[in-house]
Amino acid sequence: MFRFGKLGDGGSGAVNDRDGDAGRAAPRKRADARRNERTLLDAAAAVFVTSGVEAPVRDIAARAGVGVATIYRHFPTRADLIIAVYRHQVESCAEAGPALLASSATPHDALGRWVNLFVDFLVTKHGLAAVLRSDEAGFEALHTYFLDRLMPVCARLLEAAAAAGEIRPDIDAYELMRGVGNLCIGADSDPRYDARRLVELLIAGLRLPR
Amino acid sequence: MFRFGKLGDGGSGAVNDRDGDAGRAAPRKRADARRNERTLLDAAAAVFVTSGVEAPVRDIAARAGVGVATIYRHFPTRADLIIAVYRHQVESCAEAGPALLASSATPHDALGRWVNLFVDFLVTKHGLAAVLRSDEAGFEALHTYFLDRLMPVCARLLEAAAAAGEIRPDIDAYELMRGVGNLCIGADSDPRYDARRLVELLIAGLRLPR
Amino acid sequence: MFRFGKLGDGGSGAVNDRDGDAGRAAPRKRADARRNERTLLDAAAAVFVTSGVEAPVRDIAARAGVGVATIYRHFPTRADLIIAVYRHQVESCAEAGPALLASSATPHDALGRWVNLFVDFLVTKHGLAAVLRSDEAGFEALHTYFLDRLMPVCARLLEAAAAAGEIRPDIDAYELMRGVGNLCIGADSDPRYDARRLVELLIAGLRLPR
Amino acid sequence: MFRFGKLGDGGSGAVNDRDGDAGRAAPRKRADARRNERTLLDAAAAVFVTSGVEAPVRDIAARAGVGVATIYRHFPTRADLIIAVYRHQVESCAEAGPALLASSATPHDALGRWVNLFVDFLVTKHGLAAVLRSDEAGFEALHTYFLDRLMPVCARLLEAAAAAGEIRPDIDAYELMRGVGNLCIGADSDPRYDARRLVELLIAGLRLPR
DNA sequence: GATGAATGAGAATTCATTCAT
DNA sequence: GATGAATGAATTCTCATTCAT
Repeated sequence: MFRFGKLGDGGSGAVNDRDGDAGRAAPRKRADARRNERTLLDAAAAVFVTSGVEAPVRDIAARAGVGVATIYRHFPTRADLIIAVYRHQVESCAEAGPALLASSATPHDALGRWVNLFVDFLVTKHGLAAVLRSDEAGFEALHTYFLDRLMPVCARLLEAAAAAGEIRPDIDAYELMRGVGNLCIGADSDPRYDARRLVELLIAGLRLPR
Repeated sequence: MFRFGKLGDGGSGAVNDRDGDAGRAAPRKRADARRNERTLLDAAAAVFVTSGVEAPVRDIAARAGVGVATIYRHFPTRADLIIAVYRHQVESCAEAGPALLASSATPHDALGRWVNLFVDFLVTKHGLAAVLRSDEAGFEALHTYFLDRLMPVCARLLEAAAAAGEIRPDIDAYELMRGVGNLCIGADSDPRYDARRLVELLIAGLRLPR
Repeated sequence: MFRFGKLGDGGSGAVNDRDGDAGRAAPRKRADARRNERTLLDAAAAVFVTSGVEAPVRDIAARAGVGVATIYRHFPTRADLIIAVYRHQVESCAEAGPALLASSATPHDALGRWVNLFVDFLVTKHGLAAVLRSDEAGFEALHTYFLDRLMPVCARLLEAAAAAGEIRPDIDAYELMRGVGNLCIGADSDPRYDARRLVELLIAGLRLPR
Repeated sequence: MFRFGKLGDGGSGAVNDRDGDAGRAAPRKRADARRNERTLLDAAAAVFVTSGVEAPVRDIAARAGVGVATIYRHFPTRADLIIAVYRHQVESCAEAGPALLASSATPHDALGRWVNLFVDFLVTKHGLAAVLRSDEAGFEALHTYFLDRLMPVCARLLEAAAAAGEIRPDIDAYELMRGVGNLCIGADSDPRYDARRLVELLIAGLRLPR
């Protein structure tokens, strides 16, 4: 089955080489700032795994061996940090959509596979799903990013399946993704709960009664 | 469709008529305390609606017009308060199970209706679903209460449907309820998200391929 | 060795039959009030043993099976309660002074025995010694009572010993009692610490170099 | 008579010159933090004098003109703060032991002088003696520090005196220090009570009857 | 640019004491 | 007289965020 492709960073490790803005030669100082940002992202990823995405800023700074203010400089908002940490995986996920559509037997099948990818991603991110649906101010950026990037992909798959007459047409991508996200909340801390199985049910439920 | 019957307190209002059982047993003095407890429950319900079930104790006290310690006297633990606030509705929900099983066309149908009841309840309780799945110490009592009361009902319906060959037999009541609960998280604050529809999908997904 | 005589209540049990103010026939209601006061004193004594004399008022009320206000009615101040609880033993101690002086070989010997009595009393009263030296407002009554009752007795013994040329004349009763009281603080909770032995040293130290 | 040597800070004033060891080791930035820590220690010392070592954290912060969290940063535990405040004096006291042994006429004499030092220290520290004997959790560090540092010194003096046949051999350093400590409780707030005199008695009482 | 010290608002919880019934 | 419910002050501790160095 599809995995988060080229990266293989199963949810913890190094992330992000920051948009390849190869562009104009960055001023010298950028070198260590860049290194710093990288360190920060790795540290954040690690802390997120153990303490969740709402972990105290201080913990992340400590892990990275930098001062807290450094985090604020690079990522004014917690959402910015979260986005940066997961950007690669989100991108991979987004890119996987069309590929799956092309390679799967049916659109509904592709949809199921793609959603599995999304679930695999979320389930391993302690607290991400929860914050993804939080309405606390300051997370709009996060919502926006995830939605902007993934919703179109999901919508595409839904349309295809609907067009093929495989699924009910009355559900939209936003709602589906929100539902899937919700089903992933707390999935990592409860051995009696298997988010994947429930999501499978949800996708199965989309099927039109043949 | 079934509603929370006689009560009709759609998630905010007065709760708890606490021993309407006129009985002599209760000491007289309770008169004002009784009134106060009631006030407290109403205030809590109201605050829960706007600020979620994790609202500061102080806010609830203020809303009720009492001192904080009064809350602690009546409800030593936040879980106690939450349980008290929602007890009636939980009971109603639990009692509705067997009735639905008897009155519905098929067990799967009964299951769907019952789950709808549960969703109707949760969706209006800002933050309840979230706290229900929280693993923070201090909420065990809450989990226990909900689970003890509702899981058996759900299990009963699942068994019936499975026995009738209507649904897949590989899902248990705990997981289903958790899933449904999760789908309700944040449902009240997002107009684009309809938990009922998604839960419907989930239940539909249980169906065995004819 | 001398004990707290007739009483034999080694620090816990029932205390106080409240000044036998046999006087004029007390109004009827007094009967249960009297009983109540007695219950209260027993309860207080018991709680003092386990939780110290600074135990929460509520605990004492609970133990006595009465409301907190009842305590306040009978004993407006914590000091009043403490005094009432220990009155008998303090009286016994006070009365033992002259008797010891008469029955002992020398005044210094009598002093030692009497101080032992005082120590036996204090050591078993969790926290009494501490509160006895506390300067918190509200304990003056307590200090006053203890001092008024016991200091003269101690002074008498000191004088006799000084007059007999057995001890240094430059220490007064107040200071000695305070010292002894202090040595008793916390004695019951520390197995490595024996207040009696230290007090013995102190008394020994009074001796004039022969 | 011996005093707390070079310091002469009779119980209130400036404490702690914290690494006067110019060394390169300490990072530059500490400049203001250092000043702050010093301010904090001075403030704490002052507040301790008036309100005792159990004074509310907030009061200390206010006195120092800093936020409460600043205290927590520097001294996570109240015990840490107390230790820091008194460290110098404790050290001086500890160091004085051997010196006194060498310079005094007899070991018993040295013991008396050393104990006087200890008393001088304690008597001026409102509440220190009380907390020193408290069994509340959170003060172990404090007990440990004081005991670790001072008990061996006291033990040494006791042994020497015992070896010289000057004193009774049946008292150990822990008990003696505890007793002396107790005698100092509340000594500063009671003009009729002179802890020094009583301690003197205690030490005199150790003497073997010639 | 980086640092990490300082800030101060917030939330929980406990008890002595008063007061309506 | 008795009750025990209500009060509300007091205290601790934690973090996100800012700012002087």
